Amino acid sequence: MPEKVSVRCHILEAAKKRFSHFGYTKTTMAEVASDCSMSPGNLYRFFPGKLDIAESIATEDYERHLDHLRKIALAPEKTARERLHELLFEELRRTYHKLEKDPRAYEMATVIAHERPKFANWMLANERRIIVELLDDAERRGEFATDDKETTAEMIQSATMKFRYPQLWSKLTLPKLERELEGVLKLIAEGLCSQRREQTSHHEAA
Amino acid sequence: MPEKVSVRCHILEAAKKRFSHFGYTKTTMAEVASDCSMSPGNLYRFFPGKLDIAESIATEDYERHLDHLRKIALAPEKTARERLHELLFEELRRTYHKLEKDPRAYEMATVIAHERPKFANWMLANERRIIVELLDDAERRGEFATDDKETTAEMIQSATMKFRYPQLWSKLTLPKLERELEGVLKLIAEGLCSQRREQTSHHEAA
DNA sequence: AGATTGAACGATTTGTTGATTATTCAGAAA
DNA sequence: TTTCTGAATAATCAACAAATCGTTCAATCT
Repeated sequence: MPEKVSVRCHILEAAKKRFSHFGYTKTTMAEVASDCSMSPGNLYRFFPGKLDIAESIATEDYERHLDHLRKIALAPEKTARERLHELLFEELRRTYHKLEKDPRAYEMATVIAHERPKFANWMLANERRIIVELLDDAERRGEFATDDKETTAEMIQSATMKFRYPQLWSKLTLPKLERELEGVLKLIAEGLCSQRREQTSHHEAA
Repeated sequence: MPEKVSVRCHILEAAKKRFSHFGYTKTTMAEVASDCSMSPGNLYRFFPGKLDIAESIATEDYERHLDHLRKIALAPEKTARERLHELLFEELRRTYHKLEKDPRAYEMATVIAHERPKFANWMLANERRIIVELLDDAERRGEFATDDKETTAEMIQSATMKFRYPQLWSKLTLPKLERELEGVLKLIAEGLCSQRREQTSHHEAA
């Protein structure tokens, strides 16, 4: 039945409209069903529940974002450090703007984060994979030197946790957050130990 | 009137007992007053309100902890890196155990953090001062090389935010958190850039 | 005078009720 | 048969009432 996939999409579209206009909690399954000219009960043949509809919408949106991140991480003409910089900044800016400008997105994000803790882990794992690729490439170019890339990527994520859910943590403004991320990134890249310190303004492309 | 200070202490002690037995929200000003054999109204000659009593208790407790941290940060026979390590680990362990084992402490922490956002900032600033001292000392020894120590300290705090309020962020166990903090610390200390990498394994925490 | 009280006030919390809503499933429609 | 429906169910939410509690202050005590 190739119909199923298109019906699924139809439901997703209807729900997306409702969620973004009225919010997740304020839209009822009955409304979504009626938008699709079907009974509430029928929705459950396509999704296990309301939350799963929201999760599907979020997943779809997030995967577009992931593609974007991958492009940034693999931009060939830039240094690894520049790409790591852009990667983390892009992520900060995206979530900041998304959650700042519309309360609907914020509501959906908190609901999913709360009821589906695995979803956040899945996102982290995806981004980690990108960071690992970036580190691999950086090693090939001789820019970074790390033994265990998987672990290093995990630690980069730990250290930048504050910037991944900016408004859950602090009421800092975007410029302040950017300044801090800039500093943390510098710390990560150069380290504290007094080793030969090279000119740290940007490198030439190899 | 030298009585005032002792009465203040008396109130603080009574409140501390109540708070730790029954929790902040479940103890009433009337109860605290009666424990001190005075009327509820009289409490307000010593404290502006209930929250200020809680804040005073927290401050007292925290200042003991600060002294402890200062001792760690200035232990003369250890390297700066070892001391930074111990400093951050001590903080992680303290808050983890405090909030883990008793829900009363957790309640007080969240109430104060929520109603008195400046308090958290004050704590951060205090710890930052210690880190700055540590960095100063490290530079004197030639261990670390940082231009702006105030900013560097701020960035160290940013990067280790996840470990400062462990259970607000994640449901990770203490060992997992310790492993991560270990990794982040290594990242901060050594950096990503491929510079001369010295043997770092001889510094293990004692 | 200054120190203390406790009744009174308003805000917050708690308990209760009724309505909404997600989800199910026996049966109707295809 | 498979696909869908919509009334039934149980859980959650909203609204309102009652009670509780933090805080104030006019009156009382020392």
